[in-house]
Amino acid sequence: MSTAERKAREKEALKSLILKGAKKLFIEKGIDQTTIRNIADEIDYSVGTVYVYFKDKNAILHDLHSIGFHELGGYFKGLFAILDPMERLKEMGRVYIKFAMENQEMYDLMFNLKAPMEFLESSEEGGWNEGVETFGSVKTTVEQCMEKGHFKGHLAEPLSFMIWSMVHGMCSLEIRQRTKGVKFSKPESILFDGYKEYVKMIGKL
Amino acid sequence: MSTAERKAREKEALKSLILKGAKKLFIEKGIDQTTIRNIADEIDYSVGTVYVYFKDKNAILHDLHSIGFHELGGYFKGLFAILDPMERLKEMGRVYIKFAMENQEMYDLMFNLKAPMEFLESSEEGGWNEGVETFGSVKTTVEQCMEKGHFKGHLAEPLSFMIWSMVHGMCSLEIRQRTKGVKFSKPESILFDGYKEYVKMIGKL
DNA sequence: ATTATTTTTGAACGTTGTTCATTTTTTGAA
DNA sequence: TTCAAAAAATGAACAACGTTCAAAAATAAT
Repeated sequence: MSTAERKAREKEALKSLILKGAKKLFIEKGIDQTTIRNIADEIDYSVGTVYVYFKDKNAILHDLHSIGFHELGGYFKGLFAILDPMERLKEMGRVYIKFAMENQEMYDLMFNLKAPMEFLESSEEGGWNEGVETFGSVKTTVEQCMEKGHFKGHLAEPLSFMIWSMVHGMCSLEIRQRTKGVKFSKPESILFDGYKEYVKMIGKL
Repeated sequence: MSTAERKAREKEALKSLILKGAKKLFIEKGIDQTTIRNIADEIDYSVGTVYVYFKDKNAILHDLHSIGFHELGGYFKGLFAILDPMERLKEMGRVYIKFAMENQEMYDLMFNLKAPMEFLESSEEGGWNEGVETFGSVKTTVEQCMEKGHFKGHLAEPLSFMIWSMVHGMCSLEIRQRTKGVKFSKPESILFDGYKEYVKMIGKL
């Protein structure tokens, strides 16, 4: 291997190390309680070094948001082995909620925080590919449901958006503490009870 | 009137002035681009004065979040003049979305930002009364729908939560720029098209 | 008029994201 | 091995933030 190649690999390795440290701290103490100095300390490098590898904090948040989508992809893997699109749509909701609950800070980064979108605006990347792809898998499944005779009278794209909204809405309210506020009869299982309603709902459409 | 009474009134007036200035700046340039110094400048007082009237920034954000709920109440006023609960539920969704789109920063404060909930935790207030009350009006309407024979097989509370989640989800995705990312066929009307699906959906339940 | 109380002030503190001249390390030809 | 050039890492310094508090100014009470 050439020296240049090795250097390039080392650069990538350090970039990954920074992201790994950042993710660890994000999960441990929350995203807005984590500073660049914290991240630098965590991996035994100086603040300056972090800025050699990332333009600014938004760049770190964006890269981590992409990693989040990759992890969501892991949860979604196997979903298309379910051939019945209706069953797949139900399972997709369950898995989405599971991901959100098991990765709350990452979910927040992916779907709530402004930083990753601000990064996109200030860069020449095409667009929000991660979001496009994820929404695409919902939309495809909805279209297959319609081909099988479900969702009569509905339009695939806006309906897919509403299904996404419904599941995202409950995860978002939970993560942003709005469910704790509203005193539910069974607060400990409101997400699961909500999911059961979701299953009934799409079954009726 | 006594001097004490007048002073108490003046204190309230200045508190309102601070909130008014804060709200203006929030709407003009966004919540996280607004600093305490900005607010103080806006109303021609010093930073120190702001801290005499508010414990910290969270306290301002919480009070403004309460004002937001009062404004949402204005949008909701008249909703219970619609006697048919099904029609009322549909209209409730429309009005909720209208409020969210016309008051994006306030909506963000009410349902997305952590600050108002953090303030609640660090104070001895009972709970999130604003949220409880708003959710209550959805739940009441859903229960009335069920009394009229709709939503068979559903549970009122989790179903209400899902309906709230659905409408909140779309507003939240829009406000947090996640709809711009996903390239919809008709991006300019995705919220309205989504609302039409919402109407169809609850009509089928 | 004088004193006591209340209200307002803004300099100062610790922390944040960010920059960049300087130092340290690594490289490859002599 | 030696050493100048290139690359990588550093951390002091900056501006701006939320927050505090001793001092000053304004008002009320005697």
